[in-house]
Amino acid sequence: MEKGQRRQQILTHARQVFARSGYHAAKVDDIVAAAGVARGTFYLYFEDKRAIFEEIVDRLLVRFGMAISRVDPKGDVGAQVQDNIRGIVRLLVEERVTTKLLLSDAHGVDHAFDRKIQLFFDQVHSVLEEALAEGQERGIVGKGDAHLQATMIIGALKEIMHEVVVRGWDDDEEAIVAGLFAFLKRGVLTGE
Amino acid sequence: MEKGQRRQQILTHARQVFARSGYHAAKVDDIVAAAGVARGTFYLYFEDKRAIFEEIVDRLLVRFGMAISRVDPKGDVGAQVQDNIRGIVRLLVEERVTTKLLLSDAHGVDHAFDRKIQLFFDQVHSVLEEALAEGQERGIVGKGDAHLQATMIIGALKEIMHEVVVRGWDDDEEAIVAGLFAFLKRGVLTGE
DNA sequence: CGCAAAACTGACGCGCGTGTCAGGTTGGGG
DNA sequence: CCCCAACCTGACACGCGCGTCAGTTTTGCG
Repeated sequence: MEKGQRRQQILTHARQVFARSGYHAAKVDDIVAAAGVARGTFYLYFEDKRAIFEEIVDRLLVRFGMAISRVDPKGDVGAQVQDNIRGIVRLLVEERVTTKLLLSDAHGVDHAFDRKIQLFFDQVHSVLEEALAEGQERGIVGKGDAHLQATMIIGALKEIMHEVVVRGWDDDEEAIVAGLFAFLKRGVLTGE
Repeated sequence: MEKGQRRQQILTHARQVFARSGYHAAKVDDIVAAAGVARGTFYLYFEDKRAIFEEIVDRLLVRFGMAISRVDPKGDVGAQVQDNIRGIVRLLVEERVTTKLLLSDAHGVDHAFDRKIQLFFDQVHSVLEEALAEGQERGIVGKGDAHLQATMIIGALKEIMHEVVVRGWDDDEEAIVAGLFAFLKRGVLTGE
């Protein structure tokens, strides 16, 4: 078997094992058993358990990063926001197994790892906050603490992702997009 | 020293150790060192590491459960919602260390433990969803998938809690309450 | 003060998962 | 067909953290 293939094979099975058992409960023995290789082979391709987990999560972070694009306030803001939401939800459904790892297991691996995840969401947060602040100046976004707004939006998104990943829920990608967008636009309670 | 006191002493220090290192990185040795008792003493009061962690989290779950009260649609809905939010934020600030455990470390302890946490949030979710559905019938709540709405609200709340707990942020309890409430009421984007 | 019960101690043994490495297998080029 | 290099194997030794328990100290009661 070719070298890259073997590596990929181990990665793929590791992903499933991690998703099933969680990071801590997953043993290297489980991964190699799933992949059908010997213990030693694993260590020919990866430093250790942590390294392979990190690689899996890193790849996903990059993809999520690419799914998010800045909103140009000169164009149709609503459509762009919706596109962003759609892109994220698409990726999430496509990569649900890995997304579960990101949302449920990536915490508590390591202090360094925690910081990395934190950093990623911080970046997303600041992009969003900036966009909101700019939107406020232009009157597109309601007044209020942009930082708090960004936090809540990210939280709502995370929670939906979590639900999609843990329950069934992929059935209606477009409904999720619409629901999220409606929430952004009008909140929940109707005017006084 | 009296029996209940010693137990409490170990609990308190365990809480801090867990909060500092996370569940998995925290060793029983760290807890006993922090509490200033011998290893054996720990096992006189608690079954094992998992048991003490569970007790800490359980207590908090009960308190959060009590902080949430059903909204009576006949009264002033806005005020009641605000009161609920305020109660949750208060508790969160008061118990920030333990809340961090709930939000960051409670995942990945155990399959059984995961289910417990999940169950708690499911209950909160269904109370909220019911309230939203009823609100929709009365025209107090905007139309839309109540389940999705509940998910997003809980997500927003969780994320704020997480921020409060990880960063500084306690400085302005009332601002958080106001921001959250505004988000519920009007969302973020202004009308078309 | 004396003594028993209750509380505490910490060295120890055990089990588990890790990472290694000496030896085996495979495959492709000569 | 043979040989060597690349690749794979899995038994093993090691370290870590856990839970125990025989022995020590403290408490409080007669």
